Amino acid sequence: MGANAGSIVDNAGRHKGAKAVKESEPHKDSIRSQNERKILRAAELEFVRHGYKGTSMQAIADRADLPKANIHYYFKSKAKLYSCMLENITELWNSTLAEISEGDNPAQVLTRYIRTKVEMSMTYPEASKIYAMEIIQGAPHLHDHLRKRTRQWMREKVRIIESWIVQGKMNPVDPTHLIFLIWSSTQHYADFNTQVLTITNQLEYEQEDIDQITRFLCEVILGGCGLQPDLTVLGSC
Amino acid sequence: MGANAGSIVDNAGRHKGAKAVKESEPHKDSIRSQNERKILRAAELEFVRHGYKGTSMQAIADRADLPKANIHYYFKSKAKLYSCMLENITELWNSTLAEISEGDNPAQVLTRYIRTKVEMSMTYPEASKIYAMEIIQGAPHLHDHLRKRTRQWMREKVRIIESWIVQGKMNPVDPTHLIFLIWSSTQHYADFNTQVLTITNQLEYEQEDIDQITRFLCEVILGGCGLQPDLTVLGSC
DNA sequence: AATAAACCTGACCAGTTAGACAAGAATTGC
DNA sequence: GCAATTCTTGTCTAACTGGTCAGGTTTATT
Repeated sequence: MGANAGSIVDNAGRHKGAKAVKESEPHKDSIRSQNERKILRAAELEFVRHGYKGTSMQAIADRADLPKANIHYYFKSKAKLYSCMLENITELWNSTLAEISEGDNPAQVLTRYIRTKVEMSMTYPEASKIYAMEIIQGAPHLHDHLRKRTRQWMREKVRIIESWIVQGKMNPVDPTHLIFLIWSSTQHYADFNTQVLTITNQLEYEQEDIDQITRFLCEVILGGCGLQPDLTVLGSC
Repeated sequence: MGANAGSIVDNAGRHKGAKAVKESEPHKDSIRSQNERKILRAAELEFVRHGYKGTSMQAIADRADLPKANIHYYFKSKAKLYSCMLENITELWNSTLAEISEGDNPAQVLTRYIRTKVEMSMTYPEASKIYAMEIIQGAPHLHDHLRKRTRQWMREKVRIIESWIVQGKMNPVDPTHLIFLIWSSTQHYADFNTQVLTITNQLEYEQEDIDQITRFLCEVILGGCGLQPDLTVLGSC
């Protein structure tokens, strides 16, 4: 991923020699970006339900309410469309992590992190699901990302959590697996929403559920680290 | 699912009018059951990596080292083969839960349950992955199973955990979400094994990892419930 | 108004794949 | 040994789908 992630979407299907749109001002309501957003959203919904191969360009076109050839006009190929969609999602997904430092209060940071992840998982589950399917299938498109960015990110966070432990701010639990635990337990409510909703006999999540689950996870996970959830963060739910 | 789950596999491709095999003795080494097992295993590995539509019968045939027409002989269609495989996996997956009762010791039961799930997830991740993909895609084949069996199973377990809480054996945490937490955190090591291994820079899990992760999850989750992991169960790792 | 760029779209093509089928080979039961 | 049954397999087909393309319309620019 280069310095300008937006460029992946912009100019995707432009004719050779065409003047490039000013990249500094992505023109959020231009025909191009409007249609691209419509297509990407349609693609998410289709890919999530039927997988890569199981989704036809025609199905995406139908859902986006555009003729199929039009999809190919904006995104050269199915593979490109998929990559682009995945890139968007990965970016969104990685943006959930706040900057943290050794001086921070673990309870507050972890409470806020869990809350954010639960909120995102429950309000916009498609992102988590597509990411999950990609990893389950062996991460063919994300191997590099995992090896470089994600591993690096993990190293930083682990270092800081270790410093919290050394400072006696929390129990000595394995930081890597603590993060895995937060990821898995929060994303579960996105990836397995069908199962959760069916078992609890609900049609969809409500704000109340988000609050309750956040509180539950904070209690148990922080409790397991010898911490008390930060009530000021939880209270704002 | 009827009284005899094995019947789904047996007699799958038998010609009409053919005498059925004695169901009481499935003839584990007959040509039929031998080939069926080979095909089902090949199907798992292919379906996990490429999804339902992305997997061709030819690919399954190649992996099973049989001609394609042979796959159709044993399993009438791709859809039947997939259903059959899913059925097997669901059964295996549901068998992990021990019978529990109100008189049991929560620490011991939960420790053992976590250990079993971690072990299965790490030694045979395909089952968890296929189940996960099915749920992520909206559980088209498992909706009934979830609505009836899984929900019922959950009700029973919740009742027992609630009784433990009333007896003061553990902290008052929401039993439903406690079970979701155990499912998500343990299955994570199967479904996301690519991510976990890449981040931790390993090629595959070792026995040591299984032990360490089991210990970690028991500590945090049981700790969050106000319990101490059962060392006699953990010790046997 | 005129020119160019961007956008739209129906029709078409080539590759892939699930499944059918028929004819033959091996096995079993008597 | 001889049926009956089970198993094997090469070949064919109908359906689907990703992608191309030529010719059209609309929009922006000067």
